Amino acid sequence: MTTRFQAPRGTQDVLPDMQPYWQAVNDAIRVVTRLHGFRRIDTPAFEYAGVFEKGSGDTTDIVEKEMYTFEDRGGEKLALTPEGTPAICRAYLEHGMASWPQPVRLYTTHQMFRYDRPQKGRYRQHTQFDCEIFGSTDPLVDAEVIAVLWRLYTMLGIRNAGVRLGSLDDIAPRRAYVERLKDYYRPHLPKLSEDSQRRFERNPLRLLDSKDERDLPFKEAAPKLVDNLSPEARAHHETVLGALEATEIPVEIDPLLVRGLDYYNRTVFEIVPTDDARAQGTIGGGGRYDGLMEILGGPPTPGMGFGSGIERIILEMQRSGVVFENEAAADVYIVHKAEGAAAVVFGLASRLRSAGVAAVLGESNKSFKAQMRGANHSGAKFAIIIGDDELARGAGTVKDLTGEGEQESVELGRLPALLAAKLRA
RNA sequence: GCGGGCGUAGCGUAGUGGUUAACGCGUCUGGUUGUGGCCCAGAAGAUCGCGGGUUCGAACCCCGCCGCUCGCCCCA
Repeated sequence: MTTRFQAPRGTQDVLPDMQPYWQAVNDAIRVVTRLHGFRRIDTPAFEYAGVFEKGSGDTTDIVEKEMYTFEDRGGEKLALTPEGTPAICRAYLEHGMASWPQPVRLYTTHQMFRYDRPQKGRYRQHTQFDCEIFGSTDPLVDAEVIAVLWRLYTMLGIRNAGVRLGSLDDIAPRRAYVERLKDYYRPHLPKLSEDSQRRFERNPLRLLDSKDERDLPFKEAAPKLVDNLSPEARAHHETVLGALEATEIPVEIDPLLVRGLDYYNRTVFEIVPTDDARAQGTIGGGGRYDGLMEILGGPPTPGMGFGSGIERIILEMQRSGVVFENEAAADVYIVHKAEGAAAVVFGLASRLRSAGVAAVLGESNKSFKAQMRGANHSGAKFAIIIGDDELARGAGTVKDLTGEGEQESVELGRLPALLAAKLRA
């Protein structure tokens, strides 16, 4: 016997009972993005691998160990999208959006693929809601992007979350800072944890993020990025903070906030649960990436955006106690058992649907009782019963399933209009 | 990629070396002639994640693999 197939590791099916959550998220995304003047863009499920190797940075974990890359039959090196921002930037350049009215506000929801070790809230295929604003260096744009995400979460009933805000300075002053940081750490290198020794080479900013006890003493005295911001970046940071503080959004400065992607400068942020310390807690995060377009071969074009995992949004909704009633499968369930009724009931069902009534047919090889059970399970408000008697009269028996089950006989031709009216009531 | 926990019908669980693996929910079918929800009865559904080993005998012990999960790395 063959082994039964399972969904591939790190992937999951979204079953009907979960769909109301997805529906709610997608609906809210449409509303929120409209309120902020964003327009939708969709990019392909895969891109030339170079888009991410260059865009995300070829020493990032995403590119080094998580990308699904493959060669197609023509020998092109492609990658399933691991991250939305570089793909959207590629589209911006490819379609000459620099000649659109600036700034350009775009959003999307997109499948992301990363070869990670799965955990709750971390999957190899997940869906991300992305917003990007191109063409503006205004710090209010940074604040707005954060506000979009916050508004979405609030609309969806997510409670107990907060914004963590940081700044990574501009690229050049940050490089200078990183050198100073490395100078500070270099003599202590052998005493650091293995992870931090790797960080020293790959991503020194992460040294300040270590939870390892061996690293803690050195963190204390290390030079902090926030204390060394360039005047321009500091002013920018303070304007963003001030703007957010003018709203109800709870903001907390996180001087150690580091994001794993190379392209960020100045503003970075995350929105995290405030009542749950789980490792995969970040619901959404992003930042400013003024240098990314140039990395991808375009003209200097500032950008600011975020990604937020819809699977994680839904987990937070559930933790916040958001529940949905299961929606009825139909308005009307047609119970039928009569010689020669097939064409009549099929035609009736069609006319009901044309009248906007969701209709499901019972199976004629089942008993009335079995079909009535089906009607009950469907959640339909009415059953239409068609047996030999009704067929002879050219009528259907309408049974109200919401109350005691009162029945009335109605001429076939009048059924669609009558039921449409009853359902509207 | 590294370390810990777990894996019994669709779901939730019981059973921890010895006859036909149990219970609840769910599903299906009945409870007289054409009728739901409650109740009652019956049925279907599990090679006890997969493979190997120990043993007279394994769901129960050992090993490997797969999957889930928690933590690390990192991220949404």
